[in-house]
Amino acid sequence: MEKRILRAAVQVFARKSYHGSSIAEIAEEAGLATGTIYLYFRRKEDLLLSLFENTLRPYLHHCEPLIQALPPGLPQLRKLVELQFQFFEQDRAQARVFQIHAREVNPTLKPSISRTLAHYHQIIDRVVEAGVSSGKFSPHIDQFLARQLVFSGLDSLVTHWVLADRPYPLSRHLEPWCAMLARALGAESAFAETSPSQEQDHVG
Amino acid sequence: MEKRILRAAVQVFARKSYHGSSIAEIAEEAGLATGTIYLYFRRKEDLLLSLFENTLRPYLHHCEPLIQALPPGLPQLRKLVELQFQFFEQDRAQARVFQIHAREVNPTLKPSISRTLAHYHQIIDRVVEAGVSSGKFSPHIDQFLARQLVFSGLDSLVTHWVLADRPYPLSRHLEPWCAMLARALGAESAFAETSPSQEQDHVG
Amino acid sequence: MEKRILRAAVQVFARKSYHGSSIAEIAEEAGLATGTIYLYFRRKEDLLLSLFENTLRPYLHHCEPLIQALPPGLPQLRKLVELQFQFFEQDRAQARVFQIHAREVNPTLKPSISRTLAHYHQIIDRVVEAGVSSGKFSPHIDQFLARQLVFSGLDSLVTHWVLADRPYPLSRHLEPWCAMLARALGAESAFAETSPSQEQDHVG
Amino acid sequence: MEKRILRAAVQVFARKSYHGSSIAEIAEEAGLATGTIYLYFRRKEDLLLSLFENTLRPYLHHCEPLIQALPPGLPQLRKLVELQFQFFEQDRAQARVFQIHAREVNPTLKPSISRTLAHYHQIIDRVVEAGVSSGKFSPHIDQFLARQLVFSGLDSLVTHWVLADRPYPLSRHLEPWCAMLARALGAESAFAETSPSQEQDHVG
DNA sequence: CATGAATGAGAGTTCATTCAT
DNA sequence: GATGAATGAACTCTCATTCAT
Repeated sequence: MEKRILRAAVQVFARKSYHGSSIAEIAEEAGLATGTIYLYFRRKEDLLLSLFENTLRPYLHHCEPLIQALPPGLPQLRKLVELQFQFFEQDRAQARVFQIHAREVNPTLKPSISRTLAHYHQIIDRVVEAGVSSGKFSPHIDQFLARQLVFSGLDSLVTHWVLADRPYPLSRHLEPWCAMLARALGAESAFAETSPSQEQDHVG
Repeated sequence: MEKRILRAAVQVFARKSYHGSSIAEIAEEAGLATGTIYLYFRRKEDLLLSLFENTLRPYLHHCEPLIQALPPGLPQLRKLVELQFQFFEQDRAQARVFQIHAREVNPTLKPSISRTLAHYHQIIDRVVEAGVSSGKFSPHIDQFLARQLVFSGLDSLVTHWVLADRPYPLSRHLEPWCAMLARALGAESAFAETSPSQEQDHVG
Repeated sequence: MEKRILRAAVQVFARKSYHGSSIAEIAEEAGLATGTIYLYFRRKEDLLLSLFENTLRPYLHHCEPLIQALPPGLPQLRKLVELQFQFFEQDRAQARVFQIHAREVNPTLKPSISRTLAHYHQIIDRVVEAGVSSGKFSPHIDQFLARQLVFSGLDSLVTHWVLADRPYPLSRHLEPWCAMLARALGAESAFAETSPSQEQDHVG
Repeated sequence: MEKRILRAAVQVFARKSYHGSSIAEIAEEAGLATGTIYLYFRRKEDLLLSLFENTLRPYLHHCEPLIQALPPGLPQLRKLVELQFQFFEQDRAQARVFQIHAREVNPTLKPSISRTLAHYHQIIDRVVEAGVSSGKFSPHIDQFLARQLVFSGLDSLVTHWVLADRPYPLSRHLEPWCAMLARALGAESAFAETSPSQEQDHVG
């Protein structure tokens, strides 16, 4: 039931934004009565919060081992990007909510969201650390800056895709984007490593 | 008078978010009566729009020549980052509004905001293009991806700073961040070029 | 519930005029919360419109056959006047609203009111036409002028009664008024029919 | 100056109704500042009141002798109607205000309007009385009803004309309307007296 | 469990009116 | 006299939330 309500909420938020949506609309979308929403969620804000708890958090738990299973460096990085692209691509409405409308929310509930975010940061951090320890990435890179770069870059690509008039395959960006990130992180011969078909080695 | 109202709006928006603020609060912050706000701004939304028009746009016009005046490649890139850091650092409340609360806004007024954003994108594009033409950046980089990387990275650094409990000097990140960007863009010996004081050359 | 709200609206409009009344007052008169009004009426204007739709229109439908059932000429005319007197006399507050305050209303909703009015005009027209066809009224009278005379005369009598400090029986005017109208319409021997004493035997 | 303001008020009220107009609009129409209106009129309502005092009252004083100068009965009645048609026809915007928008006004200021109205009623009464005394009208007619008939009929004709999409000459109605009124008032051979071209005698 | 009518606080906005210039 | 910026009360309307059924 919670799932059903959250699915409805995602649809409505995606269409009309968080502040532009009313509980009544979400109830209607879910085929329920207004009051029923309140049997499962104490406040409107909780709908957003639960999206993070119920959707993003499981996704992150699902990601972690898949990434760790690969060799450090570019392979892990590529998996990270690939998984995120897949996750958002599978539900554009949900992606809209995460990328756009979850940000409308009162700062008071940011902490709850932050917890999930922190987990994501952790995953990125591990990829970076593993890359550095294994000598694949430069030892001089700043942990914090690397994380911001990886996270915000992905974030902005997804946001761009979500706002595009006509959806396009996010995966189109996978290889060149990973190559750029890898170079930023000081991966040796990042150009060589990536897509031979598209990019020639030219670094030297 | 408009300035006075906008300054008040920035303070209130920064504290309580756009949707969490009322015109009455903004008026009080400005030391005016509620109705007075409406002598200068037709709707609440116009307050946000005007921030973009009156603050961000002039800033962009101010930036452009300063950047263009420098040699292409890292110098231009560094100036771009430096100016943005300075711009936001000078008014943290305003930065909060731009980075957090301006995103709460009704999609109907996105177009107006987009225009300003497009200008910013253009500035980044020119820096990248000039770097590529002059051989400082790799000719294989994707224009669009490069722009997203530069833009979103800056964006996220500023957002992080804005949300930090205790402000810290953004400029602390200037050199290492530019180095990372430069490498991502395929700058030759990016490590060498950058800050000998902070980073040693080690790429090879 | 709608009835309850409309009854309250009539009372308040009658006391303080349409523009002088607030939704809050109407809600209080109805013993409801402000917001409840909006569950049944989308806008304040709709209260007035509904009065026409729900009160005047049914009344007209009720009138029509009663009038048509009588012989043409004075009997039909008298019935028309009598019914209208009765209709308004039964609720003076409602009469006030129809006669005085419904006219305060935004021209944009005039069309809706006009429809009801047009129906009333039609009823009058039929009485006049029937009177003419049957030879009871003069064939030379102008259809439009006759209608205006009948309608506006009734209207003004009701308005006068509604504004009077102390209500008096409208029916007092029934016979002499009908006699005047009949003469205006060229009814033969209208004088003979009416009031030497006040109302005596009258042809047949 | 008062005239100038009142002229502007008439234009604006006619366009947007009393409650739909703001003092600022009237000031703009008059080419004055908002505050200036208040040098000449204490409250918005006074604009409407003054229209009655400054326009309708002088008109009535002007009418009275012109009517009295004629022989009693139909000639006076015809003059009364003719003058009213002329008065309204000369300024349709003003007519709109008198016929439509002056009625939007708070009942509290009705008394002031009533005084002017009472004068008008008096003029009608004298025409009727003179007609009766001189034997032109029936001695059985009710003074009050006769006044209502004459007044409301004129009122409705003017209102109809004022609301018409395309103005037409009100004078078109002069003769047939007077004939109808005369018959209503019991004028002998009212049909014969009136417009031979349009109406034949047939009453007997 | 589910409903949905009812609530009522609170928002944005308008505008008659004032008054320092 | 004339101005028009400033005021602030008052209004309509929305909607998260409750609770009797």
